[in-house]
Amino acid sequence: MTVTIKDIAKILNVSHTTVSRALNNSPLISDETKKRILETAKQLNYVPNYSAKSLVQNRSYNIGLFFSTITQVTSPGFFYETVRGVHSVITDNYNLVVNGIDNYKDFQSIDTKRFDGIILMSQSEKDNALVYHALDRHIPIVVLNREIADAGIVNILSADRRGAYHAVTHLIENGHVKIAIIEGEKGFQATTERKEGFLTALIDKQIPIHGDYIVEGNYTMESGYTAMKQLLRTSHPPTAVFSFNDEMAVGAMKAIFEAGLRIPQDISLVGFDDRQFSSYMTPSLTTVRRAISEVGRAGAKKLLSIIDNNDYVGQKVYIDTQFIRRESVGPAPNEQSK
Amino acid sequence: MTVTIKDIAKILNVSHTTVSRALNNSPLISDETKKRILETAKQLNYVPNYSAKSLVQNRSYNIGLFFSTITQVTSPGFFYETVRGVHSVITDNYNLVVNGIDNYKDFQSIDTKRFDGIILMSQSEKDNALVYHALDRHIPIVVLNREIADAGIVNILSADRRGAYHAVTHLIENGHVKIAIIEGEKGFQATTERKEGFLTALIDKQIPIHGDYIVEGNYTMESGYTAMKQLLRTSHPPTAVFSFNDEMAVGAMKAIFEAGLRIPQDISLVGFDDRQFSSYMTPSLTTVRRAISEVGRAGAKKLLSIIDNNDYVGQKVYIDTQFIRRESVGPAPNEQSK
DNA sequence: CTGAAAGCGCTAACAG
DNA sequence: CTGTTAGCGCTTTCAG
Repeated sequence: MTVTIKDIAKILNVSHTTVSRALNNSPLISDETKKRILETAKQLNYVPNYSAKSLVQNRSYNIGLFFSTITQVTSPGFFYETVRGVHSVITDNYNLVVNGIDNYKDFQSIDTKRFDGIILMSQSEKDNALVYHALDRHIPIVVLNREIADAGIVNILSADRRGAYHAVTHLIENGHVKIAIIEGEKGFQATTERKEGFLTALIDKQIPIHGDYIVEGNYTMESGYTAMKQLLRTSHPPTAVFSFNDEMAVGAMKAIFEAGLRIPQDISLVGFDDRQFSSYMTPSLTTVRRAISEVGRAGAKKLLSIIDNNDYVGQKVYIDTQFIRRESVGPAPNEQSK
Repeated sequence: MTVTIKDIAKILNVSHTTVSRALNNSPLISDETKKRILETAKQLNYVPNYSAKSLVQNRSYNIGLFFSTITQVTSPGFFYETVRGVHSVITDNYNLVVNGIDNYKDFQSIDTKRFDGIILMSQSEKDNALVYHALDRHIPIVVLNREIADAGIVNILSADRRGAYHAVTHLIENGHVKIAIIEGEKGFQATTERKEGFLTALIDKQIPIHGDYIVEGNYTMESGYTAMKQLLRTSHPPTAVFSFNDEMAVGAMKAIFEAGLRIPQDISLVGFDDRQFSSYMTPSLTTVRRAISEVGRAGAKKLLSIIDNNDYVGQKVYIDTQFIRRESVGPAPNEQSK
C-alpha cells in the first residue's frame, strides 16, 4: 500500500540508506543518484513516515501553541490572530498543536518526544510553571506577550507601555484632564504595562491622578460595561476614558449611550488592540493597534530557527504598536457649556 | 534520562511485554502484577513514547482540525468557537492539529500515519477534494457545517434554514413587507440555507420577493457596510434587513447610521450567529444563535468514537439554532408617518 | 497469565 | 560516494 524507503531502494537497486540520504538532502551522495531517487520517489508518491523518523530522531515534528486557557478566552480576535500569525510560519512538515495550559493536571506528558518546541501565549505568572518545565526538559520555548525577567528566555513582546502612553497623551492634547481608565485583569502583564503607560503620561503632563478614575475590568465586554457604569456614578464623571482593550471599550460605549451621553461630545473613549469590529462602531473607536499576528509570526519564526540551528539563547524582541485615530475622541467639553 | 518500558521491566523483573500489557490495560495480565507495574510506572514518571507507539500501530495520535483557510477567516469568533468546541473533547493522548486546506498544494502528506482522524469545518464544495481524499485513504473524517449529499459521510450541521425562517417570520410579524437580505458569500452552503429559509418565509406569508432587496455580501463587516449602502440607494429602501451574519449586520448598522437613519425606528435589522459583540451594539442586535462550539464538540465526540470503535458509518446530525430577540427589530414604520 | 522474538520505517555509525 | 549493520521504544505474534 504505502511506499517506503525500502521499496524505492529495491526498485533502484541501491541501499535504503542511500535513498534516505537522497530524501534528506545529504551531501554524502552524488547528484546523479540523488536525482534518480528523488524522481522515482515523487513518481511513487512517497510520503515519509514521521513516526519512524520521530522515533529514531527522538523528536516529534509537533510545535505546541499554548494559551493559558482555551475554554474561556476573553477575546476571540486575540485567539484567532495568534493562531494565524503562528500558523503562517509553520511549514508543512510540522504539526501545529493548539492547547490550553489549564487542560493539564501536570506537565509530565510534555517532553521532547511530544513537542519539538513550544510557543506560549502568556498573560501572567501563572504560566511560569510551563515555562520552567520546558526549560528544564530542554524543550525550546518562546514566550509571547509577557516579559519574563530571566535573561535566558526568548520573549516576543508588544510595546504596550509606549502605546498606552501615546493614547493617553492624545487625550491630554485634546484638553482632557478628567481621564479615567478601565483596567484589564489583575495579574496580566498587559494590564501592568498599559497602566504604567497611562500613569507616566499623566505624570509627564502634570495631570493629577484621581483614585475614582481607576476602575478594574477583566478584558470582557461585560466588565467594560460594568466598569463604565461605575465611572458614571462618580460625582464628577471623567470626560475621557482609556479602556485597556477594545472589548471593554465596546461595553463602555453601551453604558455611555444608556446614560444618554454622547461620544465623543460628552465623553471621549480610546481602546486598545484594534479589533475587527472597532472601526465599525458608531462612532468608530480610536485605539492602539497591537499586531498580535506579528507577535505570533515572529515567535514562530524564532522557534523554528532555534530548532533548526539548535541555538537557544535568551532574547527580547519588541513589536511596536500603532495609534489609530478614529472618531471616539474629541476635545474635552468645557465646564461652562456643561 | 527518560523512563522506558524496558526500565520498568528490569526493575520489576518481568518482561517488557508484561509491562506493556499492564500499561495498556490488557486483560491478559493478573491484577496483582498490573498493580505493581502501574505503581512503579507512576513513581518513575513514565511517559509513553508516542512515536514508538505510532510506528508500530501505524497511527499518529493526531486529530486534524481543518478550515478552508486560516489566513483569511472572515470571523474570528467563528474560528475560536470551532476550536474551543473541538478542543473541549480531545483528550490528553491526542494532539489537536489545526490547519488550513489552502496550505496544501496536494494532500499527499495527509495519510493515516499523519492523522488518526480529521474534522473539517467546511463552507463550500471546494473542500470536497479533502473529503474524498480522506475517505479514499480510509482516514475517518467528520464534516462540520456543510451537508454532503453522500450518505456515507458523517455530517454535523446547524439547522440554519429553520433559523433563518424564524428570523424572517419575526420581521413579518412586526409588520414588515419590504424585507431585504444581505447574503453571505456565494457558494457557501450557509448562504444557500439561510436564503432558502428567507424565501420560504416570504412565500409562506405571501410577501412579494423583490430583486432589489437581495444584495450580496461575503460575511465581512466591510461587505455588510457596502451592501447596506446599496440597499439605501434603492428608490424604496427596505424597512427591514436580514443580514446573513452578525459581522455584516454590524457593517450595515454603520451604513444606516451614516445615512442618518435610526434602528429600529426606520429600519429593523436582524443578524445571524450571535457573536460576542452583538449584544453590546446600540441597539443590541436581534439575531439567530448558532452554537458553533456545539457543532465542533459533537463532531469531535463522534470522530473519537469512530476511531475507538472503528465503526465509520455515514450520519447527519442537526444542531438547532435559537432565535435571540433584542432591540434591533421594531414594528414597521407606517408609510404615512414617513 | 507470562515471556521470547520479531519487526514497524527510519537514521546513524562504521566500514569500505 | 555507497552499503552493512544496528537500534530507536513499542506492540504483537507465538510458545509456553
